[in-house]
Amino acid sequence: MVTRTRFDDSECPVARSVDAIGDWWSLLIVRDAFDGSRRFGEFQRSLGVAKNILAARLRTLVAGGVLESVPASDGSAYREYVLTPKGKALFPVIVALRQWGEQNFFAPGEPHSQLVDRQKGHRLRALEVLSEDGRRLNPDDTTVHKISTQ
Amino acid sequence: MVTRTRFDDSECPVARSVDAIGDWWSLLIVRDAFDGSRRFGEFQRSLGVAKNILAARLRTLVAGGVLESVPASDGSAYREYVLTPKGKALFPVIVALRQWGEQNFFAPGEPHSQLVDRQKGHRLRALEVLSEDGRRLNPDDTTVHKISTQ
DNA sequence: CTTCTTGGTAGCATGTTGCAACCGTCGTGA
DNA sequence: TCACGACGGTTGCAACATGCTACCAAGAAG
Repeated sequence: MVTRTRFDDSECPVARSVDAIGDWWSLLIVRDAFDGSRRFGEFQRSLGVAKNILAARLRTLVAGGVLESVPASDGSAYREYVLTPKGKALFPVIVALRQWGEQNFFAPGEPHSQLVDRQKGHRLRALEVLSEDGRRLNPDDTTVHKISTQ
Repeated sequence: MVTRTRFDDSECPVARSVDAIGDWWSLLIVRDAFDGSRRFGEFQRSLGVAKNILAARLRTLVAGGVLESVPASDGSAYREYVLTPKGKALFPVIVALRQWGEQNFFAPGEPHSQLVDRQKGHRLRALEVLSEDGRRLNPDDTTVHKISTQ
């Protein structure tokens, strides 16, 4: 984990997000949560991560309000980890990473898992960064105002 | 750093992306690159990261094709690190993280750096995940097909 | 020529990760 | 109701990665 107090640039929302998620394992946990995983064992089998690491990450994610620990939905006495609204708001982040991976790390036609529209079974549209009035923006079309009072 | 060979679920584009970026420092380096940083010293001052770590991350990012090491644009003999097209394609990822951070980790009115449309100076529109036919999709409206031949 | 800046590397203390072993609770079949 | 396996962890330890400081070589400035 990145040492937390090193971020003196913490007025940057990207840095705070990165800090809140914690590490890459946590992001893959969130991905699996979007994918339907709920139980400790499900995450563990899916990720192959050591149990102590997984336990620590789940604690961090719960403490950070990304996941919530709730009684199991199947009536058993075990607990489940589900996304909070804040966690669900990470959806565009996961989708963006997925699309970047698809476009850059797979040969044409190479099989990979795919996120589809449940209703029609189609692929998703590529994410677009838009201006307030709807123009499509490239990185060069934007600039960062260092500090702003919202 | 997450042990690389642990990803037996590497058919997932999210996992490959995560693996390619390497760690959180690398993502903040990329953020700074979008923000205009080009020189070793610029990244170092901005991030406050140890120089050996920064040097290692820059090597990794160059090796991964996210950054490119080019002769300095100001005519000096030093090198600069600039985003490749693949690196620029991370733009939606950074924007998504930024928007998530803005919405979840700042009190209303709390000052923070802000990404704006260079032409008009306006804030950006929130990213939306859309279906192929343009419907707005929430996490629950999508599902993952485990393997697909594109 | 000297001094500062840039862009690193080397060594070492510390923190984090991964692995394996262990353990209490829960569920379930007999 | 009892045994046995699955679930959901915790603990201890070895290995590795990180961060800090010191150091250094080459380039720029004067």
